[in-house]
Amino acid sequence: MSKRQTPICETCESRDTNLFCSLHAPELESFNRHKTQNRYRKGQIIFYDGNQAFGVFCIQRGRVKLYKLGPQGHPQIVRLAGPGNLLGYRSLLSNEPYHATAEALEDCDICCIDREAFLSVARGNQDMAFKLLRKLSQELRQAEDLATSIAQKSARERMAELLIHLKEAYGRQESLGFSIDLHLSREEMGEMIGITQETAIRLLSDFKKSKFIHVNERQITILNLPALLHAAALEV
Amino acid sequence: MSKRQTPICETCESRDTNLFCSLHAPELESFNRHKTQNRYRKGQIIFYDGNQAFGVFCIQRGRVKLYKLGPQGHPQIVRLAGPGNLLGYRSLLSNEPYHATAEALEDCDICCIDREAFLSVARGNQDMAFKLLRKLSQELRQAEDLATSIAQKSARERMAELLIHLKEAYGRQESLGFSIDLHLSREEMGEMIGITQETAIRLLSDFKKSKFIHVNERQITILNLPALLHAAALEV
DNA sequence: GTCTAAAACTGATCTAAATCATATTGCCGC
DNA sequence: GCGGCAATATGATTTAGATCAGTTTTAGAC
Repeated sequence: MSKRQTPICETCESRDTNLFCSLHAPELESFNRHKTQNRYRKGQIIFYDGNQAFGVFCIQRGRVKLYKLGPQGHPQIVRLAGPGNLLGYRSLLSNEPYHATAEALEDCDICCIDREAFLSVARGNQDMAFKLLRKLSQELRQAEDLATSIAQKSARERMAELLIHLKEAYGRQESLGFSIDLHLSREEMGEMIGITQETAIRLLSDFKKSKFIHVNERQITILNLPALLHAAALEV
Repeated sequence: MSKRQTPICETCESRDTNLFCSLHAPELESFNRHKTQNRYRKGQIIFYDGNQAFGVFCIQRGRVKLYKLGPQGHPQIVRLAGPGNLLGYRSLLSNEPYHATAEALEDCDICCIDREAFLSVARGNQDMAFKLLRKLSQELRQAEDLATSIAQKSARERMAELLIHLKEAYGRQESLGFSIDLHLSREEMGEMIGITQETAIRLLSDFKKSKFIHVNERQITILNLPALLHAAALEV
């Protein structure tokens, strides 16, 4: 976590894609005055589950996993986040501690905007409040879908579904198919859908054998999307 | 679903406990002009998953379960709601169809406030927008906790956890212990935590045998809360 | 009251996936 | 280069909980 020169929000590349896109000069200026930017190396922790929330994090570069630990200390990944996404705003809004641990999946540049600066802008900007509401609503639906999926689908169905979700978020069209531009470990994939590392490995090599996907190390390419959709019980 | 005389929001008993408590006369007056009230019998559907959202529902009396159907048509209960709670506001905010089906667990009186009336009040009232944000944040945390629980805990642990949650929401202190003032079927309890009806029955009779709970029909009384907390892996 | 249907209960069997145990492979530091 | 460690891979075994099958109890309609 090393300090570097702090960039300004007005020219931040990620601004267009995030919730701050509708903010105006004075509000962005306030953020500039009340933020710090840090670089996090792969594997470093941005904040811990249970800690008091001191600010909202805005990801400029790199991707992050959010997870909470189960009763035996086994991680459950609840969300992935990347450039333009905000982290920790829920805890500020509901005045609770952080509800998950955020860890860098890659080297990241992340700004932290002070609690009060963020809240006062949110309070004064109806448009941003509505954007937050919409974002939260979507995340809630996704979380409920995940719970339903884990409760009702088989490990195989969930793995197929995960690959489809990863393709939707990080897929890049290629000659062979859609290559997934995020290199998770088999264990992390398991932690997203509630299966063990061994089962995740077996399912991936099974899909590979069936030519649904191509796997080279952690680089996964989807070759047969309809087959995966079918395996995920998303299409009949 | 039978019409009856429409009550006015200003004197609604449930108002103090819900998100509308900070609204003022003109806003409540707008709700009065743009709402209908209906009575739903036990088992009747208030709205269906996937349908276009036409308004927000405010529960005056009775309790409701919200569920979505899994790939084999098996229901997963994602939330319970009662007097003072709002239903369907998320879909209005995110401009999506209803994300779940709402069904009356008991006879209910429920008001439906028109889409536009609700949205225009929400847009003009910063305080209510913040209350909504806080509520959504909490629901999101709960949904993520449920997913983690289903992914990582055993059926027994989840059943114990469910009883504790029901006690927190609907428990009434009695001489014997805490009686749960909501009479779910074994099947519904299973649908909340992702287990079959048979497993739910076996676990309840197991807890009963261990004297953790007392069961009379659908009336459950918690006799030994520490033992349940321990069984839920919430306390060591 | 009887009749019927749904809910609750119990036992036997089956199976998906966890767990346990080992290789094998690839990668980073030196 | 080599050594060590983590990730990947694969096989054998176990088990929690689903599924299947049946009985008993309760609740509601008439």
